[in-house]
Amino acid sequence: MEFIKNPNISVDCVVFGYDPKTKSLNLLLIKRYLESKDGSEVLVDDYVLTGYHIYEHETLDDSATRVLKELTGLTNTYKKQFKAFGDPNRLKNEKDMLWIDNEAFNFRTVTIAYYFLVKTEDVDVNKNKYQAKWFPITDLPELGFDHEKIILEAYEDLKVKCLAEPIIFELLPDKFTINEVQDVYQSILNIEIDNRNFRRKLINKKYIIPLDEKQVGVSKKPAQLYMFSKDIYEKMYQKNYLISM
Amino acid sequence: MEFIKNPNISVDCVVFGYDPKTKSLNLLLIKRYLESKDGSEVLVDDYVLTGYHIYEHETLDDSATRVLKELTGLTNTYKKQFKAFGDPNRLKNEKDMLWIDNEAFNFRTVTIAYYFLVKTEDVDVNKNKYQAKWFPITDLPELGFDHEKIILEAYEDLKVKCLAEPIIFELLPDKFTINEVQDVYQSILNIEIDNRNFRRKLINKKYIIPLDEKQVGVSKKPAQLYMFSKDIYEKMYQKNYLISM
DNA sequence: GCAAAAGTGTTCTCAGTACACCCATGA
DNA sequence: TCATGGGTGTACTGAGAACACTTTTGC
Repeated sequence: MEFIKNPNISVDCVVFGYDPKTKSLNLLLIKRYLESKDGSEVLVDDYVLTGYHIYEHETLDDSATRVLKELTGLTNTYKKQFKAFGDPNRLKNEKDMLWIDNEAFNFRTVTIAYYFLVKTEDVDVNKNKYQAKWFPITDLPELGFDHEKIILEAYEDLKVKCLAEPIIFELLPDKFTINEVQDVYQSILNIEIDNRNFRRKLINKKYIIPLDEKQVGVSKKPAQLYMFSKDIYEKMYQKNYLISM
Repeated sequence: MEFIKNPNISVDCVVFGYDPKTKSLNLLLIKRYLESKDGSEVLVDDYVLTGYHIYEHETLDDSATRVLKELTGLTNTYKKQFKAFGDPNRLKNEKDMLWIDNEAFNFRTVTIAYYFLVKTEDVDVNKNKYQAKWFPITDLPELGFDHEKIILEAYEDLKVKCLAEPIIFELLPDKFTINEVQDVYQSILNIEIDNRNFRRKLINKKYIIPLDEKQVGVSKKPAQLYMFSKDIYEKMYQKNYLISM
């Protein structure tokens, strides 16, 4: 198999994770750092999404999967292609030009952007060569290329999507409490939810299954643990045609 | 301005129209026809979406707009970029190879697919050089490339989108009756809707404005005409956070 | 016993749904 | 006067939203 890069087309991956401790929706970003040749000056020092050019033999989905695996080691994660970005000037601000010059990928590049939902606990940020780091979506660092725009659009899509489909469980451990689920919704949507109503609603879903287990190691009343059954969700799923425009 | 084509990247346009007379959701497709050199054999005879390679100075949106204008003359239409298609083998079945050979665009091509909603009455199919023709979505002709797949995904996206946003009015004349709106929903979603409930719901929307006009030239009770006010919709629009997963 | 978070019930309101007949018009 | 499609009203049901206190546990 030849690995021929296509210089015009890349994938970029917006990796969402959720930290139950800080109750924060986070993004996994990699550092971009460049000094001048004589080492006297820092030319570029910011963060970007992970991404790479596609190979000629790969589908777009495979490219995105490869890029995510390269960064995190993960393969079976929720993945969504949400938009292509192709402004001819998208990589043309000063720092980006310096960086591209350095990296020698000097073509107009259209990028197919994906977002991923991963369980934070599954990613060991110290174990990779990219100096990857989690950042709260509410407190992002300086971003290179057009990646801030890409992130914001991914986030908007995620907000809509998580209201319509039970993808939120992709961000949580397999066993979770009701209140943890509520916290994720609140973090993503930046809203407050009534706990009593939320509990009732969630517990009544057939695909939310109570386990014979409670939290351990907490210094308070340990909460009931639940799991999400994708099987049951898919079996009972039926399209509804409620016009809510 | 130089018009340099990018050989790796194209846009394809799924053009939806609605015919109130046949109550049919239609697609605008262009003919693909190729004979062998000696004229003894028809090598390719099917239909495809309109599309073209992007120019190096254009944004993706501009490319799609250009392609639609080229085909229909229209510029101010509803447009949505809904997905990129990039399977390395997407243009590699027998007929497509013959065609591509003929047309000399012989590279792997990723296409950024858009769909458009147009008012059928605004398009004069006879007035263009592409032998464009409307086809009911329920009765499509043989399609080239991977365009059937693209069409089906556009259609799925449209079905979801038209439930959440009032884009359906893009398919109707500026003045319409309630029953026409109901017919469009029924055609797109392939469902039956109760007329009384639908009327009440629609008439109660503030952005549906009754006009001092009735249908003319109909051989029955002429119906009340309404218009859609995008302004009012946008002013009153507020996100709701109903979790309906 | 106290701090901290888990867990629990009721009432109201509104939107969706089911359902069948009369009306206005042009021919 | 008749054929055609336009237009109307009511009762039921279920889901969402508002709202505050008790319980369980570890320390």
